[in-house]
Amino acid sequence: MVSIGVQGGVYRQAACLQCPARPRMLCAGMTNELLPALGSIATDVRLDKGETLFYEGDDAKYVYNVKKGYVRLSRLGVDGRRQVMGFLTVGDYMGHTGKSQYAISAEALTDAEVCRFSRSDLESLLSQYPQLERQFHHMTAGLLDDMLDLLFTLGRKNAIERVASFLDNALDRQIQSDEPATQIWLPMTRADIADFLGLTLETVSRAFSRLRKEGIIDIEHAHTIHILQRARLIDIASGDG
Amino acid sequence: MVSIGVQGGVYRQAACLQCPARPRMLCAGMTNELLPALGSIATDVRLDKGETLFYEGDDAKYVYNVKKGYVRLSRLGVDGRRQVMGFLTVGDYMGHTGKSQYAISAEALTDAEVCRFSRSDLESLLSQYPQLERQFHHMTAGLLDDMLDLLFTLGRKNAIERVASFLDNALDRQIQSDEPATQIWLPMTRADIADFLGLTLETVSRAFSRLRKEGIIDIEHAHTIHILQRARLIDIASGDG
DNA sequence: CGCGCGTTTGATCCTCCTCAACGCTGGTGG
DNA sequence: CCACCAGCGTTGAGGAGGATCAAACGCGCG
Repeated sequence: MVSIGVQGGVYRQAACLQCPARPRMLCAGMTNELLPALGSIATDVRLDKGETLFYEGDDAKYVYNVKKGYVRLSRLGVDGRRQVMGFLTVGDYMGHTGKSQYAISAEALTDAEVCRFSRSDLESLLSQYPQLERQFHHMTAGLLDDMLDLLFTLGRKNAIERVASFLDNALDRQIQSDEPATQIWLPMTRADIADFLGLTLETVSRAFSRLRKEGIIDIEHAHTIHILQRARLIDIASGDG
Repeated sequence: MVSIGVQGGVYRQAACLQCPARPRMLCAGMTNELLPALGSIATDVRLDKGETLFYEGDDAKYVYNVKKGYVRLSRLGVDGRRQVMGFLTVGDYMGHTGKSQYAISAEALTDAEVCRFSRSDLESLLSQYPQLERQFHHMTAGLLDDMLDLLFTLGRKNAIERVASFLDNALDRQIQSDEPATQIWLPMTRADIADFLGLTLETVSRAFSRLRKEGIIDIEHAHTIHILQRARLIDIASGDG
């Protein structure tokens, strides 16, 4: 059963000390004093696959950190066109905006757990703990850097380069979290990837096939990819292919 | 004569109290106490048209606020492909990144004046004045929102929609600064616009011509555009055209 | 005046989109 | 337990939108 919106999910008081994602969260590096303060305003929310955490246009009351699973951020155009803004996983953060409504929607790609902070609660903490605003700001700046990369990809790369960039990026994040590996798991569909890269799902599928035929990747299942020749993948991604 | 790099330009101590751009700057809303502190670490830099303020890859030592004129932010790919990330003007802010090197280059489109803050100087102020980090963070979040709009445009709009979006946006910013108007001045070339919108200069030029033929805009000179039918422009920009 | 840069317009080409068919897989119900 | 079905992925054929190549024009400037 899938519940809809912020009303959905299972709630419980956050247990920060046991949080496996802490080193990469909003609460990263927080002192013994600040951590409980943060914990007291945090709520764990559990999401079923397919469940929407918030919709574009909703009042932006909360910010979130992903603790487990995958979340997709996207925006919908009037005629149904969709642009996926990112795929989030452990440690990633979302919901922040300069406006009072969310500019994007967030939906769980897999069963997921997120840590929810009310923005008004957070505000009051910010004035007490400048360090927190620091961390907050730092994460926002990191997001901005990521968006610049994506902007270049969407504006100036062709289909095969976009897909190669996507795979290389996915591998990077995999490596950062787990031990170095050549295998990536993609919880999203080809349509999701297409809407992320500004392509159609057919074009994405063809790009995967082409990379496979050229021996650069191996497609174990549609969602499990092995990178066989990372150097060539990077070359293609950067336009040297 | 055009000087190159951060070495270029004419320097002088910032005169914050007389700064015409203050309401929209990093120093917006700063108290009487904080403003002099900020002023003491600020330097005015004057730029000739075409002069580069910083290059992608340079150590990110400063952040900047534009006080006058126009600045173009862009990134260059290995084979010369260029993606323009934005066109900045009075009050806009740049140079901020989560990394230690700039992710983009900044070049003056017109003669310009910017207000320069050393990041290390800023850091020390931040710990004294949390309000400053606040404002800083707020501007970064605003940038992020803008990037999401651009991402949708690059990922999911066709040529005419992109150009219409661009013009509508330019008009919006014009209106926000001056009195409501229907005329926009575009200091950048068609190639700049193309590299911003992920198109070629020819396609941009054709889109302008088509909008003119349909009576939606009037092209006084290549860089002076009149918006004759804003409603239709917005419709086209959002895909209802 | 002539030159160079930026813009416009035209002709052709090619990448990616669209439409369509088919296969695979996992879930559901008979 | 198996048949069926829906959703997702792959592959193919054809077409459209934008890129590329090319030429001419206008304008500012030396």
